[in-house]
Amino acid sequence: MPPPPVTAADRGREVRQRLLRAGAALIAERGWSGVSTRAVAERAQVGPGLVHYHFASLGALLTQAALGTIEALTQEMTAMLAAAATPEEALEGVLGALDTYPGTDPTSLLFIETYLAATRDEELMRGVAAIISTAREELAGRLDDHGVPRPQETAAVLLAALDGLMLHRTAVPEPASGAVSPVLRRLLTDPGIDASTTPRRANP
Amino acid sequence: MPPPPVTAADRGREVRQRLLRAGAALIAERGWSGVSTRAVAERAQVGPGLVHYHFASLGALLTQAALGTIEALTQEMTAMLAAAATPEEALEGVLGALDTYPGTDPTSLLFIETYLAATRDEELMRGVAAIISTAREELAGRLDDHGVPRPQETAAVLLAALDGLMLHRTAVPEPASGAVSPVLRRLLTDPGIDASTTPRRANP
DNA sequence: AGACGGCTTGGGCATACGCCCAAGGCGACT
DNA sequence: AGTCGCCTTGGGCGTATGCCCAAGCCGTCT
Repeated sequence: MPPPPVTAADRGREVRQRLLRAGAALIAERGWSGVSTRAVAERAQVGPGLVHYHFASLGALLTQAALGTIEALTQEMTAMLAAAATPEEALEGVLGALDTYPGTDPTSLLFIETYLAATRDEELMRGVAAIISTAREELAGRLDDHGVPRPQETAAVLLAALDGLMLHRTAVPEPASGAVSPVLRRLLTDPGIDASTTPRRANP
Repeated sequence: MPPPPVTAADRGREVRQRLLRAGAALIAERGWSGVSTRAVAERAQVGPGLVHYHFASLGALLTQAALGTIEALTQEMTAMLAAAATPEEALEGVLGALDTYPGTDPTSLLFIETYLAATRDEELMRGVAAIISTAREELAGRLDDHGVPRPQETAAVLLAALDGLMLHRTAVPEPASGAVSPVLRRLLTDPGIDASTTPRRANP
């Protein structure tokens, strides 16, 4: 067999990945604007000058690190939705995740930091919008399969509640831990009296 | 009548208020860690050294500015809830606010920036937790008047959805603007089949 | 009128930052 | 074996920051 040739470019790519992981971890720990080039290099165990060899700027590194992390997680969620045998099972997965989400884990903080940073960075904004829109479309499709009315708006509210709960759990403890999913599940039941505005589904 | 004596201490308090307002505005514009002492002083139209005369540190100024703004707004909300003639009217006000919330206004960004900064500042965390807990209790009380089941959890979800929608609207446009309140209103209707966990209200 | 005290100013110090650069290392091709 | 090219290093420059401080201003009280 051919011995695996570890070229310099290979090692370079590996170092590049270490830098991205270090950047993502530091965004969660210290906040987007609390990350410095030297801190990233130190955590990745490389020299301080390497950051600007692999990336045009610190902002470019953070953008790639954050978008990569967010995209991987949303794809994980949509894959879970697609793998579920029934729509009900898929939705149970989403609602169950809401109960177990700690809110103070690094991933949640990375999400929120990135949302906020995107407010002041147009390129980052486009990346975030694309990822979230895709996830929302996927979820809305599943909700429609389930027969939930207004799937688009319901998906938006569900995802917003997810991120909002992340945000709140960083500061305020839940009144009763693990008890929000029964509340949100009510969003998915058809009350049959939803005639306040123009309905998308015909009511026979 | 006695002429209003404008003492030096009065002018000092007025400047102090200007500094707090400038700090709050800059938190929303540039982010919590993007605010500098010189920027605050410039916006408040005072000398650069005045910040550390009125406040022990820049962090102390930002903490007071953010908590003051948040507390004023939540008190405004609870006052609106208390002033409503009927519980239904109060809830309509909350839900209507959801539809009109732009999400990109300075106040929304200030909220989210403060949540996030509180993650890394214990004193700020205590202040935020106290304010949000009070608002949630108030809202839960109104929900209970309305007969909504699980008022505590529902209030938590409503407030989380509010903040989450703020967060999302900064990045992703709503699929159909002004259409989330019918979805959330479904949270407040009793489906009557909520027997998945132990209910707080007896079901006769 | 003179002294006092709180308010305000602008500059200065030490530090940390982003980005750049000359020099070295090390494996892959001719 | 020699040359080349990519990767890596540590230091340096200019800038901005938080906090401090000596000096000045201006009403108030004795």
